[in-house]
Amino acid sequence: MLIFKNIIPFSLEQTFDCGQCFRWDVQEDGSYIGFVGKHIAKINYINGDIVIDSNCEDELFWKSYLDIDRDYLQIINDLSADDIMKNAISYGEGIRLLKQDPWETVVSFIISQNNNIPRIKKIIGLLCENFGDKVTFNGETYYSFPTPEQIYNKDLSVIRAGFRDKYILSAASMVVEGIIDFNLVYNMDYDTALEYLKQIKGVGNKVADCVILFAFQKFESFPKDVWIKRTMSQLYNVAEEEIEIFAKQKFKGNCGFAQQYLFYSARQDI
DNA sequence: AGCCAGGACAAGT
DNA sequence: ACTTGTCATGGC
Repeated sequence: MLIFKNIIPFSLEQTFDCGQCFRWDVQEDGSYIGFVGKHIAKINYINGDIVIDSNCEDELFWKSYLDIDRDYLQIINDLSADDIMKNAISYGEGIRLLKQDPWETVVSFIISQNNNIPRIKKIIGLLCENFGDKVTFNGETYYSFPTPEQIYNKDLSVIRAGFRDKYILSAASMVVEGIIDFNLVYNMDYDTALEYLKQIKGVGNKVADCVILFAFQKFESFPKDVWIKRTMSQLYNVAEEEIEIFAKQKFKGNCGFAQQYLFYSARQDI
């Protein structure tokens, strides 16, 4: 059992259900169970303390994944200079940007294209059940996210991903064959990382931006999906082509955080 | 029933 | 370099 004490602001729901990840499921007691690589955990948040029951007791691993050491009060304070953003943040001030696994993030956001969040979760669940490892945790059975090797040259029709199958398989083969090495991306600047990731079939600007933000923590990324395009138009009266420049100018190094607050608040009325 | 979904790609201007 | 049709599937 790991405990991170007095982590504020923080919200399990806002962090795990804000659309950055798809493998955490809420339990009846309000805790969340999910996978990170081969590590499964049940995470609770009680009186400001994050409590982790996991098959991985590596404190640094979870601290890194949950972005524990970052000063979110400072980020929120900086972004709140803008009243519109301040209001958006009020819906999801407990969001943390998870440091996710690059491979899982690439595949997850390939699946996300032209798709809705409930079905994205369903497809990823099928992917794990059919190709991942079976893991027993607290007497229950779960399935880890498959490695590139585990889906290499496989028939993916069971996961019902439609036209995305070929993209996922292409990504797997590029990783297995060493054409793509995610470890190199950590040290790339944003532009280089963007072009590098877009070598993968099915990865365009938006998916690459999500991977750059959610796996590689390059916070100048500002993924532009249909929700962001809508809300930027409504809240800031900014046209689609101007979002990039506008965001960089207004949110500076905190673009990624700003994007998540906007995305989360925009989706609250559905 | 029909529109839409955390888009990308390729063919056509 | 920009615009448009197409791609599977199913949630709502």
